[in-house]
Amino acid sequence: MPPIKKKPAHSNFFDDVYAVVKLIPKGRVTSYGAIANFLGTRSSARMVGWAMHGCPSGIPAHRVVNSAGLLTGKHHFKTPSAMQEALEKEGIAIISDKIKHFSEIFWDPARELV
DNA sequence: AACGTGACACAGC
DNA sequence: AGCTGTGCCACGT
Repeated sequence: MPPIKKKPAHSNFFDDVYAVVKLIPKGRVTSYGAIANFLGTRSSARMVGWAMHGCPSGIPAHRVVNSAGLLTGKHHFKTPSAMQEALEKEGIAIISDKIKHFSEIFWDPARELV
């Protein structure tokens, strides 16, 4: 059998993060804190960002921004502009790395995903 | 084994 | 109304 990469139990947290991010509807965005809150680790919003650090393919990490709607993680993409480009492609307006109408397109997993 | 770092968030000034 | 400081948890060196 193929070498299954063993993941420590606490890595389950990362997996949950990826699952939630994958569930983000197109044209919507969420914040690290919202995901952390949904997972019950509101205090560990940083961990969410760390989880995205190893974001596997298929994870729309560009839909995840900080609570201010700022594209803080754009520097971690292939190109600094990749994040903004992807968001604009989904119909999200961005000005100065900041999402416009953030509160309107904000997608809270704890509220809408139930 | 310990210290420093990091894609955040909130309270205080 | 914007900036600074602190808390938080996991990972790398």
